[in-house]
Amino acid sequence: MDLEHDGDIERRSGVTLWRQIADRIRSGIAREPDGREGRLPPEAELAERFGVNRHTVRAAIAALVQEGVLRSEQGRGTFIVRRNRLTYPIGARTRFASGLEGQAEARRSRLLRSRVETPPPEAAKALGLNSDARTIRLETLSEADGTPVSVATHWFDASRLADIADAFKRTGSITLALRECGVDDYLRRTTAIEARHAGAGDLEALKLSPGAIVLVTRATNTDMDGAPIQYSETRFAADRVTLSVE
Amino acid sequence: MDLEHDGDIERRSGVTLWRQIADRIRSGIAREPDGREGRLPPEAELAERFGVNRHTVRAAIAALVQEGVLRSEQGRGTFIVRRNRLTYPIGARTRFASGLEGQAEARRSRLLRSRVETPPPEAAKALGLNSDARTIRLETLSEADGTPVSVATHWFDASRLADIADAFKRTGSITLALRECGVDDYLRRTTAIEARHAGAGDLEALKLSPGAIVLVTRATNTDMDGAPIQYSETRFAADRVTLSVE
DNA sequence: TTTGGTTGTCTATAACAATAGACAAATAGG
DNA sequence: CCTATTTGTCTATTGTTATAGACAACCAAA
Repeated sequence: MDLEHDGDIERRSGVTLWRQIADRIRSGIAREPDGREGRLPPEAELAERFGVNRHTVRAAIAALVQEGVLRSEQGRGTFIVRRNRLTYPIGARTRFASGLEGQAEARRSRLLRSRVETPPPEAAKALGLNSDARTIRLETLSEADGTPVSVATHWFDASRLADIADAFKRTGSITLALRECGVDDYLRRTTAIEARHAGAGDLEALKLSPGAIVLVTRATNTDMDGAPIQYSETRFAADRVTLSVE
Repeated sequence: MDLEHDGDIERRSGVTLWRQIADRIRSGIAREPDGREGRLPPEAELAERFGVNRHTVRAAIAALVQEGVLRSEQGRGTFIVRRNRLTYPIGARTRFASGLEGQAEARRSRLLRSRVETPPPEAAKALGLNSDARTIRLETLSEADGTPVSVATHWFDASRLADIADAFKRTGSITLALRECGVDDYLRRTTAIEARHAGAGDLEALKLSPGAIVLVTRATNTDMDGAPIQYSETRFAADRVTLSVE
C-alpha cells in the first residue's frame, strides 16, 4: 500500500496526528485495486514510517476499526476489510439503482424526512418557481449492500407532484415514484459538483467519522418536454464512490 | 450567513474545534451568493452560537485571515474578503482557459515539473500502452487572477509527443502545446471525479491550509480518430471551484 | 468627548494529544 | 514446546488545545 504518497504529516495544523494518519491509511486503501484484502504493516513499522509514536498509530488504527475499514487481531496483525468503491455514472439518464447495477447486490433508498416548504432560492430558480411557491422536500438515504452511499435532498413542485412523498415511501425509488405521479421518463439537465467536509447530519446518516469528505452534486431533472420537475442536492461519502462523467 | 447549516461541532473527533469552526465559516461564506462582501458577526456572538470560548473562535478567525478569506480590524469588526467561486465546465470540449472565460481575467498555467517515466498502471491502461512504455509526465499549476485553482499531472505517449514539455513551457496551454505537436483538436472521453484531503504537495502548490479538500478528476482525452493522447489527474481546490457537467 | 461595541493581549488552569518505556497476551513457525 | 513477532494494556511525562476572566486599544456614533 502506497502510504508515502503525499509528503509528511503536519503538526499543530488543527488536525490531530492520529486523524491525519487514519486518513492516509484510509485513502491508501481506497487507492488500491478494487477491494483488495490485505494486511497492514505492523504498528511499529508504521510508527517509524510516519515518524510518530506507536501509540499514535494505534489511535489511528482504532478509529479505522471503529469505521469498519480495518480489523485488528492480537498476535496476528491488522487487516484490511474488503470494500468496493462504487462508480456512480452521471449523464442524461442518471438514476441511482440502475447506475449501480452489477456493482452491488442490495441497492435501496429510503425516506428520512419529508415536508412541504417554500423552496430555497437555488431550488426555486432551478424549478422555475416563485420564491413563495410550495415545494415538497424529500430527504433520502441510499444504500448499497447495507452500506450508506449517499443522502440527498430533493425538491418537487407541490402543485404538480403532490403525492411524491407517499409514492417514494412505497417504491423506494425516485424513478418509480415519478412514474406513479405521471412522469414516465425524465432527463438529467445539469449537474454541479463540489466537495466539502461532511456536516454533523450527514456524518450520522452516512456513518462517517468527523473530518470525512462528501462529494456534493446539485442536479436539475426535466421531463421529456424540458419542463423542470426535480432539483436535488446529493451528498456522497467521498471514500466510497467515484463519480463518472460519460 | 448560514452557519447553523449542519449540526453542532464535535469534540475529541481528531479535528480541533478552531479548525471545525474555521471550516464552517469558510463554507458558510462559500455558500453565499457569489463574492459578497460582508461582515462576520462579532467574536462573542460566534462563540455563543458555536458553544465555545471566544479564544477558540479567535483561533479559527486567525487561520482564515492567514488564508486570505477574512480580514480583521481592531475596533471595527471582521470582514469577508471578496472572492468568487469559479465554475469549471466538464464536457467533450473541456479546456482550462476557455472554460473559465469571462469568470476571471488572468488565466494561466505553468509547468512545475516534467520527466520521462514508465507510466503508472492507470495511465498505461488509459493510453493503451504497455506498462514498460515511455511516457512524458507533466506537473502543471493553473491560476485565475493570481489565485491557484488546480494542479494537474498529465501523461503523454513519449513516442508520439516527444516535445510536449517544451511546447507547454512556451505556450502555457495544453491545447496549444498539443497543436504544436500535431494534434489539432481533441475530445474529452471520460472523467472520473473523486474528493479527498489535499496532500502536502498539493497544499503547498494551491496555497491551502491543512485539512483542505481537493476535487480530483481523472480524465482521458483522445484525438479526433479516437486514439488516446493524454491521461490527466487534476486536483482542484474544492472551496474555489464548482465542477459543472453539461 | 463620552459611550458602547468591537478586536487585541495577557495570565492561569483544565482537558486532551503525543511521547516514552515496559510488559502481558495471542499467534505462527520452527 | 520454545521463540520471534505482533497486538493489547498500563503508567508517567510533556506539549498543545480549550476555557475563564480581565483589561487595553481602537472605532464609530451620539
